[in-house]
Amino acid sequence: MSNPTRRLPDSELEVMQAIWACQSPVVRTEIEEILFQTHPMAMTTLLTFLTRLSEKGFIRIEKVGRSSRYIPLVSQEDYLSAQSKCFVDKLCKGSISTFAAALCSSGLTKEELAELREMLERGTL
Amino acid sequence: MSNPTRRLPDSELEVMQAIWACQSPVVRTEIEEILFQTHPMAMTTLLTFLTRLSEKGFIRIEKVGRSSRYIPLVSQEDYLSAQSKCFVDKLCKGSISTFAAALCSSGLTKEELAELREMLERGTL
DNA sequence: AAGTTCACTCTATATTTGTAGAATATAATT
DNA sequence: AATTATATTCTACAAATATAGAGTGAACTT
Repeated sequence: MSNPTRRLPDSELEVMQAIWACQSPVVRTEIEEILFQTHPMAMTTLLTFLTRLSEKGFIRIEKVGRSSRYIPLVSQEDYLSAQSKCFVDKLCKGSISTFAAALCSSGLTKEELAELREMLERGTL
Repeated sequence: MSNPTRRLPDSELEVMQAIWACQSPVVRTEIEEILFQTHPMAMTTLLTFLTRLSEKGFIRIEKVGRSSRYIPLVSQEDYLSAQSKCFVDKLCKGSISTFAAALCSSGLTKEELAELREMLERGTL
């Protein structure tokens, strides 16, 4: 249960991304500052998301006195790898050619696609 | 409103994929047969999803007497392209290197990654 | 024409997601 | 010690999602 494959809802993912962007452990205020840029929300809303993330096994909440520290239990790398696989499997029905075609007409620039190709080359050597 | 970027919930996507797998227009029974393999559901459940898909502008429902024909308004290609872009933008924060790294450790085989590279090459020429 | 079947629409419910105020507990201040 | 500030947890609620039974109307049978 709650393997990294599980897709997080948009808002929880944004919170998770803010956590990943920081040094672990993180305190609420740090997360708040990061989210303020892109997705401001009431403090209690953020705390709700943090609770849900911990229920789903994505983070651990460590309390220190009145305050809490938030520690990721799923790395961004693991999450993105799982989601990539899931994208190919579920959306593209496992078809690499379908996936490639989607990427080619996705609106990514030629440069970005070239970069992707090169990095795939390096990564698979 | 309801551009192809909008991500469909899992079940609606499965129905949409069944529709894409057929010649348009499709009748309910065809969709039912396809879904029976992977995700059996009550007939009324399927009909609910079809209604929701039409409300979201993904299909058009054309009635012929007692029965209906379902016509896709969003192509699989357009949907997948939009979702691919969305994946890179939202999940990878627009970073191609993050995306490439995710793919490399996604569990796709070396062969699949090589195939992807090659198809990207052809597709971008 | 009455009964049965078929296909769809309406209604309904549990769960998940997005959001945040109320309540509570603890720490700091006066 | 009483007051105030602070951080978290509880409670709440609307919207979306997954699911399907009840109701309705048209077509087919007999």
